Amino acid sequence: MRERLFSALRPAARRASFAVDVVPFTPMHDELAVLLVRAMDPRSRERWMLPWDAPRDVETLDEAATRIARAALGGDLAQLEEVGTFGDGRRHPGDAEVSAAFAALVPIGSVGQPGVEAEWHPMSVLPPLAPRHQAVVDGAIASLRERLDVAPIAFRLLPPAFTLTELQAIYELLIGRPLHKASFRRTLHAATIVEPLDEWRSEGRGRPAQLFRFAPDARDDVRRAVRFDLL
Amino acid sequence: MRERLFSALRPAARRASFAVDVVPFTPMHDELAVLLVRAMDPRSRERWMLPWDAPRDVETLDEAATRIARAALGGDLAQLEEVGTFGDGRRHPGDAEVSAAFAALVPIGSVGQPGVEAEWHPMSVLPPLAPRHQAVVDGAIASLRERLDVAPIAFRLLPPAFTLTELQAIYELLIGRPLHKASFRRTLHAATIVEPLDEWRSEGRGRPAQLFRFAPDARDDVRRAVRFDLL
DNA sequence: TCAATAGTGTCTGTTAGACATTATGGA
DNA sequence: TCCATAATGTCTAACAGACACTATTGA
Repeated sequence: MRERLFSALRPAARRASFAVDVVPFTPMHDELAVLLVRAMDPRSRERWMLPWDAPRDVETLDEAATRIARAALGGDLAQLEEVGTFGDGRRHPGDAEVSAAFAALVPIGSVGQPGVEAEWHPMSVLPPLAPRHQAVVDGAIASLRERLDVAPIAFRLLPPAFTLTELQAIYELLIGRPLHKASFRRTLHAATIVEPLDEWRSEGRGRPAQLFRFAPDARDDVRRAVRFDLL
Repeated sequence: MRERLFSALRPAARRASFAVDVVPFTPMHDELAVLLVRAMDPRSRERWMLPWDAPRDVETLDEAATRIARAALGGDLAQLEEVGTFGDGRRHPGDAEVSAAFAALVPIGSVGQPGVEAEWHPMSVLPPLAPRHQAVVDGAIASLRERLDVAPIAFRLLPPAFTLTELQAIYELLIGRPLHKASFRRTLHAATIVEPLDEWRSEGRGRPAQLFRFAPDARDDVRRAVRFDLL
């Protein structure tokens, strides 16, 4: 009897229609922009969607996301961040039941010619998307904000050499509020995650800014205090 | 030509074998325990796996995870937390190409009779699992630790009424290091996320402890400072 | 010389962590 | 009365944020 009960509960993997959705982000005009590709509309109205595809056989999810990002970006390199899984019944452009979502972080300025039929859209004026893709974009932003302090998100949106003012601008853009300059730099140096280069950049008037590179030091055990940031 | 290029890139959702894996957690003997179900082994050796199944038609991922958790827990209620997607080629007990993983948080002491062929295993002596399931367990723990300050993880591992000593023990168990009592309580009260009840509990000798409940106040905008906790 | 931006020194209020002390029950 | 646990007050060092100041370039 126990055997029968168990075999009634025995699970089996079902084949579900599955897609990998990629959200390519890059800073543009003091806000984030998302790369969208043109979707074919039966009535030939203009429609947009996130780059996506199904993983091929013997391809891991990361590999699939890398391939999809590369195709949409026209070969540009991007760092991937896992965002999550979406299978809540909302409509997907390819009617996938389940999506695995990845954010692709593209360094500012590195944007060349996007892939075929792809264009960057600033977050503030995103065209209408399929409900699933809208949820993926929202989830991706939220995920980046949440992990900003434990993953090098901001650094992936900058070229290898950057000024501290640029770095601060990226943080402000992601956090959505201005940061205190002196305090930002103090904290940054205390954490020893940037290294000054012997190089300066002059941008119009004003004192030239020193360039830095991301160089996280072997963590000096940062016993972070317990925080409560719930609801 | 442009049209042909685009249609060559046109994506299509593939049907991939897909599973929802659930990691039920509960505190037990000062560490976390995971609920595993007995797997059938051809040679009838003892094998264990996480509760899992494929989502049914017109069932969202959350609904599927809820159903799977309930079946394994024997009806006990549990709060779900999304963990992530796993599709890295590692072997899954049902050979699913892709897993969506959920943690199920079961309040301490609320554990009744688990479902058919299910048993709680302390994290320190987990039996061997399929590689995919081992990765899911590791990922689930890491995800809980990471989100401890932004999601009410610790509170979901406690009954509705608890003492502050119990709450601290849960945090210590998840963080993996002892916390300072006075400081813990100060921070807790400052964040106004617990509310004292007019109820006390005496446990052996010593002064009885006041009971509290989780009651997050309308956030008093906690402008958290920028932190760098990378690598 | 002025304007603009980079970068820093000082002060202050907040708070995490250490320590000590009081409070309140059971054995 | 002693002991164990709860709960809190005080001190200090660390640090975030405000402010003002210096530094260095182009116009």
